[in-house]
Amino acid sequence: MDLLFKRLAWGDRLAQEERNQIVGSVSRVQSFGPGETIVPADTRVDFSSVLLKGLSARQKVLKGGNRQITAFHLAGDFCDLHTYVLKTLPDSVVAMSECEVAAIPHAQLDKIVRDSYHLTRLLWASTLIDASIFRQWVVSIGRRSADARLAHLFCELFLRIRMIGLTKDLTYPFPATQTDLADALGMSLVHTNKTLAKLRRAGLVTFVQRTVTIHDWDKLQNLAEFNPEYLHSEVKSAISSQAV
Amino acid sequence: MDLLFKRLAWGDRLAQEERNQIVGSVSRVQSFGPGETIVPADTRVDFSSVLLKGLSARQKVLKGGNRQITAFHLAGDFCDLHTYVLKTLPDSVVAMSECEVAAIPHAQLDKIVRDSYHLTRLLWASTLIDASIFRQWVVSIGRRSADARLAHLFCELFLRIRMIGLTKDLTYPFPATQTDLADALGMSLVHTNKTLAKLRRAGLVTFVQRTVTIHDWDKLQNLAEFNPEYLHSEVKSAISSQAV
DNA sequence: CGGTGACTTGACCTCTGTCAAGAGAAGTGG
DNA sequence: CCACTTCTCTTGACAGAGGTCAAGTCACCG
Repeated sequence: MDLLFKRLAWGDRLAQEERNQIVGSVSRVQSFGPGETIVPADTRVDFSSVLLKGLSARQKVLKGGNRQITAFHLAGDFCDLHTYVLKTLPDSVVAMSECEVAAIPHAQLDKIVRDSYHLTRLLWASTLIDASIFRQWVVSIGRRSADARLAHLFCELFLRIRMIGLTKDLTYPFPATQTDLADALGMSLVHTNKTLAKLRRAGLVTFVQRTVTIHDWDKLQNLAEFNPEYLHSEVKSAISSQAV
Repeated sequence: MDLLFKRLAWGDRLAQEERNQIVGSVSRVQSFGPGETIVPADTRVDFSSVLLKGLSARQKVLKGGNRQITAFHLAGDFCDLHTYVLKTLPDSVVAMSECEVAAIPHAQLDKIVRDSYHLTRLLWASTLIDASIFRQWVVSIGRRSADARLAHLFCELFLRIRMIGLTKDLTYPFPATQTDLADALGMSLVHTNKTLAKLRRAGLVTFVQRTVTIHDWDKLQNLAEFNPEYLHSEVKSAISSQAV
């Protein structure tokens, strides 16, 4: 739950009272294995899910069987806060790794929103940051080359995972397969694999055994034209100092 | 302003009082010509803009000069409501056509949010619907073929423009160039042009003189695998009846 | 009437997708 | 403990969708 607070607080501090209010709202905690659906598409739900542990993704499958992942959720992220407002979500949330998920009933969220201007703003902000990431993905998929696309995602994940304190130097866990990666980047598995090999040979980054290691942050960032602004994390300072 | 209400209300009715509160918040109305920047990127602003008339787009330009449009804003849409919460936006908003834009100071929005639970929810919802559209674009750009991508966008625009009452049968104004279209779809101008010709020859849709005419809604929707769910418009009923 | 911006079209090329096959690693059941 | 399946990753060969270049046509406008 601390991770949720870390993400939500977003620079700010959360009062103990506010934390309690959120913790008290959780109706249950559930586990999901890799591949299991956490929130099905097009189904009315009356609670929203917070990922406490693991990696999940939002995805959409087309008729031809093509899959597109539209977002990755890290520990501390709301998977589907928007269902609180919109009631259904048109894509489904699936677990990539072993996941632990807390459910917060919409009725509870409603109470929070009615009571606390501050928390409302923070919740709203978290959905807006998500949206900002979506737009960045549109840019990546629409206009970046395969290498830059991969590089960009690795940069983004590094910062997001660092925010929740799960990086170790320039290494971080990313429990997804190359197939997942391909489906997130709008590329084929084969080409993803070859591009990965290229980045590895170039000494920029490696992704093996569900772990990403960045070997040259500056080059990677440069290739990706990565500008962390869109993540709206106040913690974005001093990346390269840590990177060196 | 009525268009804003139509979009915001979203099924619901807005009380006269609520309308007044919004109208009273507008600090000024400004005009922009095609190509002019309405909201610059990475700049702190203290007001949000509502498009009253015209078409605008949110875009990002990469170093190589490649441009990616991440969203189209129609009359009645907030262009940058998220700056109210996040303060800056990492991409810029530019006018595609002659545009009229109302500015609402963040201080006023703040007042609205503090006072009205109902309006807060509606404002929040509007940003979430935007996000839903972004995700759909990710899917389109990532996994749909060129024809399906174009078809999908034309379907989306048809519904969105119909919501604000600017369609006439299956025809609607879309004051953008093929270059804009290409940059929104993550395709090259040339290929967009050829794909457009293909759809025209197939009798699905034409886009000439800034006007889109759908000739065969069912085929178009089918090609696009278009499911209007993601627009979260309660007005989505009975499309094909009008389409026939 | 020259100039500019939008749209077309053809030729050519390359990035990326598809198909296929194989190598490890890991788990399963006899 | 060892076949056997399954999943993931890897590589090569080939094909095709879509990008790039180039040139030409309109329409509009000062």
